[in-house]
This record gives sequence, structure tokens and C-alpha cells, in this order.
Amino acid sequence: MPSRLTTSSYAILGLLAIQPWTAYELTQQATRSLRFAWPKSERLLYSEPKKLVEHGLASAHAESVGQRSRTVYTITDEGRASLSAWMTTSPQPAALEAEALLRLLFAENGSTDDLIAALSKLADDARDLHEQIAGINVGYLDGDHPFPERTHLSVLFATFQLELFDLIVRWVDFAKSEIDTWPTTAGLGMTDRTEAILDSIKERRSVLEQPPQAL
Amino acid sequence: MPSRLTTSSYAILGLLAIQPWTAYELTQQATRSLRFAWPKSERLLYSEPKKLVEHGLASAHAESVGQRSRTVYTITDEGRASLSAWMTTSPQPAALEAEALLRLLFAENGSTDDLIAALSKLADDARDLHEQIAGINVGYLDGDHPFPERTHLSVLFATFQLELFDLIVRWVDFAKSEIDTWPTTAGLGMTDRTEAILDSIKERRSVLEQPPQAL
DNA sequence: TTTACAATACTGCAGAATGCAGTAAAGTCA
DNA sequence: TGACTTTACTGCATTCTGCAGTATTGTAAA
Repeated sequence: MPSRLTTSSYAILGLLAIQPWTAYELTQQATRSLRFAWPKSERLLYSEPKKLVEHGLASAHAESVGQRSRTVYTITDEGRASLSAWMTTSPQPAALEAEALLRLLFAENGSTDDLIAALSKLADDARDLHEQIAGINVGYLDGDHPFPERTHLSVLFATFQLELFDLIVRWVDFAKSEIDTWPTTAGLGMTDRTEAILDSIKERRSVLEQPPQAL
Repeated sequence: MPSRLTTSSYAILGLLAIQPWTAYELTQQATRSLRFAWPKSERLLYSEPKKLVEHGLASAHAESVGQRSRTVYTITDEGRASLSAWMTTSPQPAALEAEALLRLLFAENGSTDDLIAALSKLADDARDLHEQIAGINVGYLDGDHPFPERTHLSVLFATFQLELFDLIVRWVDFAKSEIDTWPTTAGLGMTDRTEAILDSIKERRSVLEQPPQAL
């Protein structure tokens, strides 16, 4: 019996609903957009389409490029039906994996410089991705979208990524300005600034939007 | 030979650096804070401490509560050294897993109601967590922190989570107002509003902070 | 006070996912 | 024509997850 369908299976099925792809093309497509909502290993992207075929949700046919043959996967009617059904179900909770934030939680085991370096890496990554995504999307104004009829979806999707990466950059700036006032990473406890932050949490004010002297 | 140390191993080691815990207590602790930076299954949290012992980074000793004996794990000097060394390394890139956003990418395979429902779930989860975290943190003002000397770290950590959950709630509001103007999920392509969004991306303006009529 | 039910405190196992090494053809530039 | 990159995968060991199962401890109603 074939192994069960996971969210990753539906992620691939969603791509196949756009057009037929080879497994290699799926990996390329996944790095362009999928990974921002459902980051999975390349290895998995090669195995999932086979599973979809086993379940009858996709069909495979061989094409040849010179000596080499490659498999093109196409969604079936059953696949479209299964995808539609999945769309009506409730999504699992979101999860953020951020090793840099783990370094903050355990910062007392390293220097303030270690912590600053970890957070800088987080911000640099976010800045890069912001740049990339903004560039790609601005290109859509010139009609650069590979699937023009899907522009409304990918642009709305991109707004989330851009806001998220912008938040990360701004938060890291804030966190750095906080850490710069720390003589050490360990044992500070409730500082005046920590108390000020807690006050803004209590008043439901954002810590990012107030002038630095307010803290 | 013992299996290799992963980021998850250091996450557990970081908890042991605070104080000795039993595996069960580690799972509790992980749901309170760790999961927001490094979400892992309960099952793994039971296995990791054993691996740390194999590596000599923690020691295990049995305590008994009535008939039942439980294992308390304590960090070793070698464990502290290993943790400090890890703190100086560069963190892996962050990753966000959000099934609700996947539904947006593939929205054309479902109804606008399906999409609204998925995004509402995302926002509801975020609102709940915001509530919980804000509550816990405000309690620190009354001295409720279990490790008072770590307050500066957990509060700064919490600011990120609060900003993130707040962003999610605000973005979902924005996304819903956008989707409400869609007659259908499929084939809209470059709408006037999509173009307006792309203009703000080009001008590096946030789509969340401008009045709705601007779009 | 017994009894049912929840919370505590785990382990085993099947299956899902990852990382990495390996393979080989096609393209490309010098 | 030779070296190097890109394309296009597969196999395998290891890691991680979900779930079912077990057994003790605590607790509140009958």
C-alpha cells in the first residue's frame, strides 16, 4: 500500500495544478515560492510526485532530451478533486524555526558579541530575501510573471513575506540597541529597560514604533 | 558510537544550563518557551537528554517519587564548554512553516471562503498566543518569573513573538479585505489593487500601514 | 471509601523527512 | 578537446514525528 498523503504531498499537488512539471522543475519552483510557506528538502520533492502517482492523483510520462529521459508529472481529475477537498480542511498551526532566537534564549552561555553576531545573521538573511522578493514582484509590473493569471495570489503572498522580513530587520535593530546596554549576557534580570518594555506590553504598545528615549 | 549532536541537542543543553530537569519537566519547559524558536516533538525531548549523557555533556541520576523512579539530568562541565562553543557558531537560516499560507498560494483550487477560513485560523492562533505571552510577561512585573535573573532574556525574546503574532493578525486583516474584493479565487491576475500593492512594494511602503482607500 | 478519571511520566515502533554522497548526461567556455 | 558547471536524479543512513501503549500518582464525585 502507498504511504499516506502529507501536507507536503498537497504542496506538490498544488504546483501540479498549475501545470505539468518534471521533478527537477518542481525543486526549482519550490525554491522560488513554496519554501516561504512550506520549506522542505530537495530530496522530498523528488519522492513526493511518485507517491502522488501511486495514489492516482498524478500521472507520469517519460519525455526524452537527447540520451536522457525525464519524467513529466501531470495532475489527474482525481488529483484536482483531492486538492479541492484538502482546501476545505483546517490548516495546522504555523511554526517558526529560528536558531538565532534560540541563541537569545540561551545567551547567558555566550558573550554579547556572540549574540549580536547571531542576530545580525538573522537580519542579514531577512534583508537578502526582502531584496530578492521585492525585486521579483516589482518585475510583475512589467509583465514578468510566469503565470499572469496567478499574479493576484503571488503578490498577496509576497506581501506577507515582505512584512515578515521587514519586521525581522526592525526587531533585530531594536534588540541590538537593547543588548548594547548590557554589560554582560548573564544575570541582569529585571533592568529598567526590561521594565519599560514590559510596560509597553501591558499597554499593548509595539516596542518597535516608539522613540528609543522612551525606553 | 553515539549519534551526532543536532541543534535540538543544544536546545536541550541550553535548558539544562539553567538547572537540572527530568525529561518530563523538559517537555513542559519546551512548550513554554522553546517551541517559539525551535518547535520539536515531545518524543524528541525525551530522547535528546539520553544522547547528551552518551556524549558526556549531561549526567543522569535517578530520584524516586513513591513507587516510581524518574531520571534527573544535570549539565556537566564538558556540557557547558560545548554549549559555549556552540554559541560562537553561526546559526542556520530561519524557516517558517505555515500551512495557511500554502492555502493562499494554491487558493485557485478552493473557494474564497476556504481561503478566508484558513487565514482566520492563522490569525486566531496568533491572537491566542499573543494573549498568552503578553499575560505571562506582564506577570513578570509582579515578580512571577521562575528564574528572575533571566528576565532580561525572556522579555526580549517575547518582544519578537509579540511583534510576530501582531503582524500576523494585522496582515490577515489586510489579506481578508483584499480577498473580499475578489469575485473568485482563480484567474484574476493583475487587478487594480494588485497593481497598487506592487506600487507600494516598489516605493518600499508597508501595505499594512496605509489607509485602505489608498489601495 | 472505592472508584472513576485526569495528570504524570515515560517507551517502542512504524513511517516520514533529511543530508549527503554518488552517478551520469548535457551545456559552455577557453 | 578538455575542464567545469548545470541539469537531473537515486540510494542509504540517520534523524524526527506521531501514535499507541503502559503504569503510577493525584483528585473529586458517588
